Amino acid sequence: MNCIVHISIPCPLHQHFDYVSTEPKTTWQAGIRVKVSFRNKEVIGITLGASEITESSHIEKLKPIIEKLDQQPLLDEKTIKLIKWVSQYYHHPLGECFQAALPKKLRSIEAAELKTEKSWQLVPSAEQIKLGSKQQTIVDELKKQSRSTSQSFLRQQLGNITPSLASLESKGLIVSEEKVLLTARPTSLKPFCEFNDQQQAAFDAVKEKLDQFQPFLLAGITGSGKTEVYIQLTDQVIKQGKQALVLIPEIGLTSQFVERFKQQLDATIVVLHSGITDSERKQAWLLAKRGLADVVIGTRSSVFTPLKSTGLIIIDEEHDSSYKQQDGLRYHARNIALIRAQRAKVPIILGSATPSLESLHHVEQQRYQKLVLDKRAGEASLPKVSVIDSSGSDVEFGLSQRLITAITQHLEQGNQVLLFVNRRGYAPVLMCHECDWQAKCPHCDALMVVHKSKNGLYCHHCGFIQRLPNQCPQCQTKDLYDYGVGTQKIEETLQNRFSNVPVLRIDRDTTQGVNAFDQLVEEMHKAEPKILVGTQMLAKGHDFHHVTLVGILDADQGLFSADFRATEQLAQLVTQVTGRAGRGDKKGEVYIQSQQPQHPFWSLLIQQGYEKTAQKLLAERTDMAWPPVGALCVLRAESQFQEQALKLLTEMADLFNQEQQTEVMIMGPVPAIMEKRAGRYRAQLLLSSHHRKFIHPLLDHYLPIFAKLKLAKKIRWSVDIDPVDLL
DNA sequence: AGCACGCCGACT
DNA sequence: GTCGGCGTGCTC
Repeated sequence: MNCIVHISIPCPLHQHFDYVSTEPKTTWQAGIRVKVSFRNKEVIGITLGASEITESSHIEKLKPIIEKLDQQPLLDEKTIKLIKWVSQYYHHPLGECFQAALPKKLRSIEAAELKTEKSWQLVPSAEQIKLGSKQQTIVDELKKQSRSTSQSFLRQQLGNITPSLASLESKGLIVSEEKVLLTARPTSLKPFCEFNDQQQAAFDAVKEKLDQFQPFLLAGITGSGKTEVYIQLTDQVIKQGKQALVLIPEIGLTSQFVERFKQQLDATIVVLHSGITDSERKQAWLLAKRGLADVVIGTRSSVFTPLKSTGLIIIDEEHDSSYKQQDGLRYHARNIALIRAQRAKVPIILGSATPSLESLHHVEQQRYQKLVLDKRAGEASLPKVSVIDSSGSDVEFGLSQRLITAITQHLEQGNQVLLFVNRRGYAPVLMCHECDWQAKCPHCDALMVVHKSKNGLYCHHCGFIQRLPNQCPQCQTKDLYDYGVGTQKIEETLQNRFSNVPVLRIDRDTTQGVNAFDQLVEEMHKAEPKILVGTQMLAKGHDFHHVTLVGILDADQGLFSADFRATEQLAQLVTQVTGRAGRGDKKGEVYIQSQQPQHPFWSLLIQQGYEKTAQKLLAERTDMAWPPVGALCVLRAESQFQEQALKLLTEMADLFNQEQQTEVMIMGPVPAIMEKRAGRYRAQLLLSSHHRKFIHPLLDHYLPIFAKLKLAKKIRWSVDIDPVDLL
């Protein structure tokens, strides 16, 4: 009973491939992993379905399937359907979409089996006999447990007990079984703290719609108790026997958030983020798929995790740009999560203190229901925000006198200070006094950054490193000086100035070690005066309770950036940071240093707040038909040769323009803002339309034609649907 | 994407 | 006479 099996192969082609099988068609459901030969190499593919052999099928061309790796489909129908949708929407090859959706360990021939552990329980009918003390403690411990208890837990509690267990087993007092390895449950739960009115209202609104699709925007300021609402709703879902999927941004420390779920829910919670091993990821994925995990908490790629019975989807910090993958399959997890919720007919909560313009737009369009939490727990008041003119002469090493005075005061009061600097390193420019030479990266259109502690020049775009020269390579004089400030220089300046106060620095350079980040955060939890200097990575999700002063040193970059989302992101950053200053009884202060303190953006944001600012930005986007009102797509190309990328995109633009395009504007091609990066010249072609429905058919028609272009086969190019930045 | 096949220059 | 350049085309 031979048949033809349709298989998706991980390769960049927009098609599937057919193989023959000796098994009947009915055994080939979709979602089974198979080992097949593909251009004489063994690869793992995923079945899409099977059909009978007909006369028209070119069976002589088909190879046999080498091995069937799953007896039951690894991916269920819903997940396959979702991945097919992703492939179509993002115009990305299906085989590569499957790769993105599977944990690494399940992309290989490894069996899709859950890890088990040995567990012990008492034999109820066994008679009491006199036992040695060790054996008696084991029996006593097992008496305390209602279910069977894992050997690793017993060992953790009682030390080396393997021989005693064997002895007890031979006496017929205890028996063992292999149980699926689950994540630990809490031994005691933290009590539920009462909701305030707003939390209760938000909770009730979602609870009422737990059996239908409804997106909610949970607009809750920092400290308003969003997480508590998530947890109690998740609890409701678990009580219905369903699972919750919780997405979180990619940040150094997810543990604060995860711990709160673990401490308050008597549930099996699995976590998927960059810090876990491949084996743990596989186990978590399988537990979710089998319905053995009640809650899945994870970063972007977790949006693909199959669930047995979806009850609720939550996206925390929904405005965060780490939900958008920036290479390969350029998907947006928020977008995919919405599709999942819609198909599963469950509510989805998008939570943020600074909602994206996308979500605010959907609220305006009445597609999302908005829930507001604007009261801070403990009645803490919001900090006072001031903009300082940093264009004057009283600025030394990037710090204005007013800010230094404020730092001094806050430290004297025994409080902590948090300073944001946009740049890592010591100084972003190294120049020669004599000949105006500047240190540039040979591979990028960028300046090399001085890292004084490493005695080197670093390129932050490609990672190129050079020794710090002690004379000018151009005119050989020794009159080199650095210009501008980075986190290292601020750290050094502050340490000199406040020599009796510890200065900590948090950026990519100081958080390399395994626990480095956690240790620095730990340090800040001690209630002693301290200064913390860091990049944006500090702004996300960390609560430093003793910080009363926050300074933003170079906020202007967001005001004059070429990117259309820069102002939105600046407003989000400033608002998020503002939420970090002052908690409890201590009132906070925020100082923003700007070369343009009179810019209307500042007065709008500070006096009217984030939402009013967002509304104004949204109105500007509406006028321009930019997202979220209109839709964008970017075609990018990069090549070692300057002309090539631009030439390919020009060919593509010409093909578009052979026909009159009425609904889609073809803009460009233009070189990228930083044209050369890591030795490659980059260019982009922008498609813009007032509605996304016009872009997709255009791409469906033209992309296969583009793929046939000679140049397209030689140089790297990609499609980015709904780009988050145009840089 | 890779990797083979294929058709023209500089070498033992 | 051969080794190897990377242009072209295919992958069930």
